[in-house]
Amino acid sequence: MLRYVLMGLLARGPAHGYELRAAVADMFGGTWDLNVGQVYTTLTRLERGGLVESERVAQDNFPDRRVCSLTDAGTEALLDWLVAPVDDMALKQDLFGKILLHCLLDAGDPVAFIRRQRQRCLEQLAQLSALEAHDDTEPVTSLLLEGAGFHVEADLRWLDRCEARLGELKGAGR
Amino acid sequence: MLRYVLMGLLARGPAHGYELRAAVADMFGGTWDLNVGQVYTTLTRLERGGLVESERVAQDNFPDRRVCSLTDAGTEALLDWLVAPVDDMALKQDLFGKILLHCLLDAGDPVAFIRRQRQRCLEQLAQLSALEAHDDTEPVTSLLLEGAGFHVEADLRWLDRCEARLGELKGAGR
DNA sequence: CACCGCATGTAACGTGTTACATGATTCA
DNA sequence: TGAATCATGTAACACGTTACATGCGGTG
Repeated sequence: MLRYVLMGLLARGPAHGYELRAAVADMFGGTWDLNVGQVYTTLTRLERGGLVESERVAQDNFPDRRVCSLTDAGTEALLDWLVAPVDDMALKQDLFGKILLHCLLDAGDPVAFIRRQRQRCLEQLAQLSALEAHDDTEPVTSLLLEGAGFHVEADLRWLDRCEARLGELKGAGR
Repeated sequence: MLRYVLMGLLARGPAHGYELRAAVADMFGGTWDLNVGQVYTTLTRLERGGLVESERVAQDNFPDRRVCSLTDAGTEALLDWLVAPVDDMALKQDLFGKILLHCLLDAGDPVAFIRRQRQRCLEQLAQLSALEAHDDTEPVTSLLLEGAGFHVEADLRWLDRCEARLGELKGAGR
């Protein structure tokens, strides 16, 4: 994923790692806590694969920059990725796994877990609203936050279903 | 994630890799296409970490089995994981990234992408219904499928918003 | 005979992620 | 003086994922 985000940002023009990190933070409204080191590792790997090339640029009073740009192969790979619809229902999410195991194991207290998780979801919604309320939130970013909100709401509705279902199962003698 | 699923299954009693693979497939209603090899690699890694221990058991007419069981440390790690609410709004999903880049870049055709993706989502919903209709679907699994459905529906609603928003942005002179 | 099911595993690679090291400048 | 910003990078590990190798037994 990060590969493509970086390639996408480079498609707007050459940039160096430090700059890209800021661009990513910006694009994701600060919700992606990205370690700078990871940008460099990813960039290096992309360069190794011939998707990105770089050039050192000296500066006065500041360290050299390594300015990266997309190669033709990189552009092609990016467009291929962009065009292809996402085909992954994300069934391997932690939340799913946790609930399933809670049900299968009867270890711990499933209902208590659901309550805690619901609480967390509400906090997440509040967090998202707070982020959206910032003045400097670009329209694209607010779109993202909205999408995240939809997912959290889906989780909330699902948690309700889970709790109801647990009741049914227990009621049915199990 | 797989670590914990395997540990969870082992919490029900000792088992060997091949068996665990089937149990995972069962638990996820066949939606997790898990390579057997991965089970063994994960199991090995768990053993290295002292969370799982194994014992070879000979069989007539069949290869030896390596029967694994959870250690005390493993049980503890599992419970810790199970109890903790999930705190990850999954903003790094491919779908989000793709839409954001489509908007930022004006490369390709965002609207066409949205249409394709919507189509794919509808297919996914159909797939989920089909799985849910199976006779041998356990209640827990159908719960999972329902959850996945909620997420896909959230995606669909979000795609609508994205398309509308794109219209607004273009209309406003961009 | 060919294939499937049973059952194990390893080598290899891709990606995420962090902790750490370096060194200059600017500002309080 | 100490901290923050600018800017680079590496070593190391965890995890996902696949392709491949092995070998027996039963079924068509």
